[in-house]
Amino acid sequence: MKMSDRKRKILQIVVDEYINTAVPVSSKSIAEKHLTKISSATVRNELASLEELGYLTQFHTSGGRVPSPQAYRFYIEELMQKGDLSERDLDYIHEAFSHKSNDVEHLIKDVTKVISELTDYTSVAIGPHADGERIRSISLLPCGDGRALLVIVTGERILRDSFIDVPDGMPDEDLSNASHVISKLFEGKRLSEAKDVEEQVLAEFGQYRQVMREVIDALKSYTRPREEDVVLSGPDKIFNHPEFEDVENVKNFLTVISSKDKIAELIDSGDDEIQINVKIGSCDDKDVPDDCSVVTATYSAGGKSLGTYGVIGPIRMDYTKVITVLENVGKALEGLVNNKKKEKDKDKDE
Amino acid sequence: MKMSDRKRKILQIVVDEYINTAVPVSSKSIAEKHLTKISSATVRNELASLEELGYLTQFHTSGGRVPSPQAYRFYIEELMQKGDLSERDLDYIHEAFSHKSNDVEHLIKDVTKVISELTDYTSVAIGPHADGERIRSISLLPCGDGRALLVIVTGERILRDSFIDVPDGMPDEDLSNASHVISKLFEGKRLSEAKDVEEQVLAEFGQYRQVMREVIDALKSYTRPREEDVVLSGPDKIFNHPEFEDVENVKNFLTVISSKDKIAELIDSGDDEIQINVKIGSCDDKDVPDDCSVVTATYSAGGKSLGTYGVIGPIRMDYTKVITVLENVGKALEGLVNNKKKEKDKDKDE
DNA sequence: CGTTAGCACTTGGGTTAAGAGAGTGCTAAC
DNA sequence: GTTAGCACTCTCTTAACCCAAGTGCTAACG
Repeated sequence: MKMSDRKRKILQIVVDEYINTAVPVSSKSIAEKHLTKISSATVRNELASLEELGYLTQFHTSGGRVPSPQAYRFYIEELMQKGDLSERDLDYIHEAFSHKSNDVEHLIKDVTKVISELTDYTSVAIGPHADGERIRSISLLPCGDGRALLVIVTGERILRDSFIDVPDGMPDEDLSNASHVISKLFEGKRLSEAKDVEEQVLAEFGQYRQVMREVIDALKSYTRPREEDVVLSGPDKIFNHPEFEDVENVKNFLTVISSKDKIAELIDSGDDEIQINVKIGSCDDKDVPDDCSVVTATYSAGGKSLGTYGVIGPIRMDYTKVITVLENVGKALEGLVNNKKKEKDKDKDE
Repeated sequence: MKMSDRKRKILQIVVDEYINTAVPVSSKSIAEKHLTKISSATVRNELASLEELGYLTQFHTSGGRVPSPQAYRFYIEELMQKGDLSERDLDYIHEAFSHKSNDVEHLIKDVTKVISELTDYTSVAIGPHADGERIRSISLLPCGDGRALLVIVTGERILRDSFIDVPDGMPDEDLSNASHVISKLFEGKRLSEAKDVEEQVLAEFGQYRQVMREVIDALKSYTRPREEDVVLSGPDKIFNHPEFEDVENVKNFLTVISSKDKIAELIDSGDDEIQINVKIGSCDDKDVPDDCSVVTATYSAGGKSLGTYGVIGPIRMDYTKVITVLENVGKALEGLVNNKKKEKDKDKDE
């Protein structure tokens, strides 16, 4: 069934109004504040019809109407009027990203902080899988006590494993040799390709096979997302929203938020095609806390994934603001990466 | 004024009972359940007297009595009857510490997890300052793009800085040389001694003075506590305690807990002499959230500090259990460190 | 003089009733 | 199709009330 323009308009008003005030919207307020041409009775008829269509619900017979998850979805897809960010907000984003950030870990933290501050919701993020990054540098550093440290640097970050045990008798020179051989073998390769040379490596190191086994296991472990890559910012922002005056809601929220594993599940989009992903309430995804929504954006620049960032907050979320912020942050991030690339290219030209 | 034995006994009963039930304690329940020899009227007289002494307060005239912070303090110092941990709890501790943990960072996380699970309160910790640790290995790894990575390994952990910029023209061999010189200069020294050789280093590296400046700055930065060393475990445990059915309390709690800086202030004991430190309510320390207590223990073994660990929870905390757990964890930790040391010594003998 | 029984007093919590306010659904008229 | 009018429903607030719990005080007891 095609919805009439007036129905669309009224639905938009209800959603806008409820997002702003957190108070159920009445036919009277709509007729008085927004649609002065028609009477509240007419609005009432439309509201009843919208309710029948599944877009609105009432808590009580006489309590005004509230948008359903379906309404929010429709609102996001068709009704929402995207505005631009204020000058202040834009400045804030650019200032936050202007520093010379060295590695992704710091960048992710900064990005979530920005998102959380600008939207006033709790922000969550999961960094890009290191999987496809190329190894710039890989070394085994002797540390005494029969231990060596494996350090791997890719273009974007520093990966570091726990210590690796080396055999008691292995002299530092052998370790150093091993380190050089590893360098030769792996540098320039992607992390995901580590397993391809596994056989070759194990063959070359007959004597210190055990050490190599550990190195390869470490390399493999980086293809899984790591706990360190899950970031949370501004968990206390929820108290700025009235739905969290109910302890039960706070509890659900905090229980999910306090486990990095659960956060990771939450924002693991599962569908790589869409750039912005909205999960409304636990009906969209059982991992989402009751009465909460999760909006995420997956960024990439120059063909490389930059991770997934988003906010978690009440279903009655200011989707317009959130999506606008996420889009602008994405642009700024893209700009940042492209600039870096340009610098790099310039360096090469010289 | 010396308190009579009976007053002490009654105070102990009140505190025990209130900690267990979270319900204000009445004279009748004391006379019936614990002191069947005397009447509730007598107990009432004693309670009134204890109230006058500042140990008890009443919310309402007819609501039973509740211990004051002063009462908890007295309880901890004189009344509390330390018990042993159950076999199960002891097993849990030893099992958690039995794995071969490589560096302090993992250890700290494990310890807070154990404390939080056994006490049922949120656990916080701050790792030892790296300050006094000796440098085992220090290297500059070239990573391309005019960057090098400074990696420092001490006996207990891996310290890693952001990338360090190297001049455009500096060839990898020079960097490698620089790395060797740095090794010679710093290995075996304490981090805190880095500044002592500052002049010497800068003199030796006339050409690459800038790089050295960055290295030394990095070394100096490790003498400050780092955000990574502040650990939180089980923040959602608070919901297991009835005082946090009030959103306001949850809010105060979460606001403090969500900032690593604030946590660090909270458990920074300030007084190194005492091993176990109890801060009851915001009257003891303005950083403590309202109606909360913080109990911390500073561990050390073999002359080395192992950091400060503790719990944060309602004032009505099970201090006996908490302190028992903290003591036992301390012992287990000490055992762990000593075993490692023995192993090391054994290795040397061979 | 400490202890105790008895009793009046205070207070919070729970229940009930009434009334106001807000909003709707429906009907009949335009 | 729109609208005015009105009865109906439901929540929220207030007030009155009683009950249960616990205390403080007094007077009597050993």
